Amino acid sequence: MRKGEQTRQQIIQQAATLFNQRGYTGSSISDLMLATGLQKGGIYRHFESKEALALAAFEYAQQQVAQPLAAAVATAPDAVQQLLAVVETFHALVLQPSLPGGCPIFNTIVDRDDGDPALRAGALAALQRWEQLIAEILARGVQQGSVRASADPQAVATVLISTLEGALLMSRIHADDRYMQHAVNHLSDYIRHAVALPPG
Amino acid sequence: MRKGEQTRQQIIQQAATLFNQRGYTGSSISDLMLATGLQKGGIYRHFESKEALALAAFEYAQQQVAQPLAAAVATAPDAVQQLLAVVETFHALVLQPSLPGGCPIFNTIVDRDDGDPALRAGALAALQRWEQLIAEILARGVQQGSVRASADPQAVATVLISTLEGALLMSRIHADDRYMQHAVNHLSDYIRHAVALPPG
Amino acid sequence: MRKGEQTRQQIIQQAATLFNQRGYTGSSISDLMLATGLQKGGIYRHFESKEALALAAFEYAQQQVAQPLAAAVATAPDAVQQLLAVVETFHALVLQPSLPGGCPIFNTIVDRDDGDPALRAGALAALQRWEQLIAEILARGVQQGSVRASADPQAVATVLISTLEGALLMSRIHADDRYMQHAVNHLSDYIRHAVALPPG
Amino acid sequence: MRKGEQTRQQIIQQAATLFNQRGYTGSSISDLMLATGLQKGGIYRHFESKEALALAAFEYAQQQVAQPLAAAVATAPDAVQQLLAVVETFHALVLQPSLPGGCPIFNTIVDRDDGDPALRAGALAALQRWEQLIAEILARGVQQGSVRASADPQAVATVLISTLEGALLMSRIHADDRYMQHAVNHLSDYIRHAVALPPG
DNA sequence: ACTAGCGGGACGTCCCGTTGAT
DNA sequence: ATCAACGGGACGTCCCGCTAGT
Repeated sequence: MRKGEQTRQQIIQQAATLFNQRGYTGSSISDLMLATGLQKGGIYRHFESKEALALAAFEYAQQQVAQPLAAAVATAPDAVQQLLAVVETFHALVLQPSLPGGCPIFNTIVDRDDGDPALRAGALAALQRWEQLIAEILARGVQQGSVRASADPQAVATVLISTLEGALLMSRIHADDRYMQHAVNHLSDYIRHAVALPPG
Repeated sequence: MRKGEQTRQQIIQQAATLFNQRGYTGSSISDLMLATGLQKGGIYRHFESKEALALAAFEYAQQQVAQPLAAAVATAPDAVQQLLAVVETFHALVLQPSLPGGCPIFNTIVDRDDGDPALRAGALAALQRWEQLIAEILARGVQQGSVRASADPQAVATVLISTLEGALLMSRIHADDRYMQHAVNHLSDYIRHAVALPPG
Repeated sequence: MRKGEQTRQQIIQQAATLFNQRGYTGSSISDLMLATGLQKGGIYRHFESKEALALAAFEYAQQQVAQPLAAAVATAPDAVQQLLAVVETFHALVLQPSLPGGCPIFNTIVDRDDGDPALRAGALAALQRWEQLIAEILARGVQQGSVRASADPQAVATVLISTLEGALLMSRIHADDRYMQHAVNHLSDYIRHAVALPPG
Repeated sequence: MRKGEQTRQQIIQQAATLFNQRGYTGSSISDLMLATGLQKGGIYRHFESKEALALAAFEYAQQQVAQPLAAAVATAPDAVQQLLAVVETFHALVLQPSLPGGCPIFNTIVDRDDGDPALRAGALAALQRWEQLIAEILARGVQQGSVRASADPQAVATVLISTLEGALLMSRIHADDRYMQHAVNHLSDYIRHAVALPPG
């Protein structure tokens, strides 16, 4: 890897953390200078604007969540296990975050001072990929006979994602993981009893 | 009511909307000057700082959600109906918001750039009041025999609140109420089958 | 004189001094409170606005100049003596001002932050009265044979007034009366040799 | 020329016009923001205070008068022509002002609200340079035999300057150039008959 | 990549002219 | 006539995102 490319990656990582913790408006280039040890000019050599940097940082941040999720899904043996894996992996990510500050997707959604449609679009796309992941699991599950045919993919995705994300925020403000645990328990029940096809 | 007090209230209302839509950092006093038609002097007479104003605005904003919820609960005949009323009233508030920009409590929680512990404390307190409301409903329900004694108040509160709030955000970014509807349906089922005591 | 009327006159006098020294914008009601020993409310009882007060103060101030001038003219035996009296009286007024701060008419003219057409109109009117005074002296002088018929009243008024006022400003910034003396000497010559009809 | 220096010059020019028309107190930074198209930060980068800006603006403004005067003097062949040039150039400057609002020197002198000794000192210095210019012309004229040895430089300077400035103010309030014309005519006579040495 | 410089615009303080209750 | 309160708008500081010279 070229020297410059390395620097670029370091900037992105620091920026991802910064933006995820303080938001776009709340993070200044000066903060990033401090975090990276670079000067302004050194940063602007790699990104033409703060917005471009934020976009790159978001892409990176979003992968920190999406990749473990996809990996876990790939490993699980069947659809129900895959759904459970999604829930548990998300919980694990929260407990040991590779990226402090919560879920970058929802953080970006709720970053209300927007002004940046590109970022919002990125967040929406990432969310949709997540919904799609769940929908595909369900489709395969129906095909394989492990998931009820009546399960509405959008409904299931909504329940899983919204409960996880809502609980993450509750745990964050309370600084108490129990809220996440309640969500995980609930969703496990939900998956097993309302999504999975009862055996026999 | 004194003239100044009236002005103060108008400022608070406009500020609540502004902050709820753009966040603390994303809202400037200039924006508020525009929204209220006042000049800086007219605003700073009533609030000693932007932070103090944000605090007052949050209190107001949070009541815009808490009050309808409490009112709906007061009206419902029994515990199960009360829980359902919480869910449906929240949905109704989202559909016809008295305060644009989503739920002020979660917006404030997630406003990561803050640096304002007072605001976060306020948000936490408001969230706890909501959790308490649900816990009290459950307690009464258990007493009256309409709610399972095994229902963990914290768990139920987590499921209700996190799902509603998560779905609200999903509906917002998608600009599509269906996500909220899925959440409402799910929670209705949940309340009726997992919280309510089966008759007989 | 009623008590209130007395107070009103005192306010006007203090205001005239203040405005003449610091200008309309440069004088605040607070300054006037200090000068009069009254409270704001006490002042506003007598004048509906700062502008109205300024108008009254200017009328008063302008009379402090116009009256001595008119009196001196009334006393002088003939036109030439009257013109000389105008010059000398003005000089005397500068040396022992009843109103500190220079000539209120020109001060008001040059108070460039205007905003107040009424004040400018008042200043213009006062100036025109002065020009008129000189024109009438000349007319009488021509009639009586002591003034050249060729003397253009507007030209003479311009020379007298502009030189006096210009020299007043020069003396003020230099804090040195000699500039006024030069003007007086020059105008005396001018009156005697260019305006007066040579004897015989 | 550096970018910032260019900006600085533009600010000075706009400020000179503004201050000359409305005075120091009557001109706000907001006005200047509008006139320059810059924001506060852009202005205050170049001047540490409104007062410092006013000083720079006055220096610029005063040169707009002094330079044409000096240039005209440099061109004229002898002392009498030089004095006439001073008078006529001043008149021309009034008719086609490069700087609206009248003579900056006298405007500043009479800006009574000042509170700024530096500005008054600048105005006094500019006035003294003008007096000096006239004194030097006279001295050369005496040497060359075109000017009466009896002509008192201070007296001549007083007559010329005070009449011109007084008439300028009269013309301004009347919005009528005739007052300036009378002054010019008078001063031409004065120069030719009272200052110049009669031929032979 | 460093550094100084640029212009934008936020926040906040102060005081002004004016009003109204007493 | 007093005095507190009101809303306006001035000035000034700070730091931000960005540029340009080296």
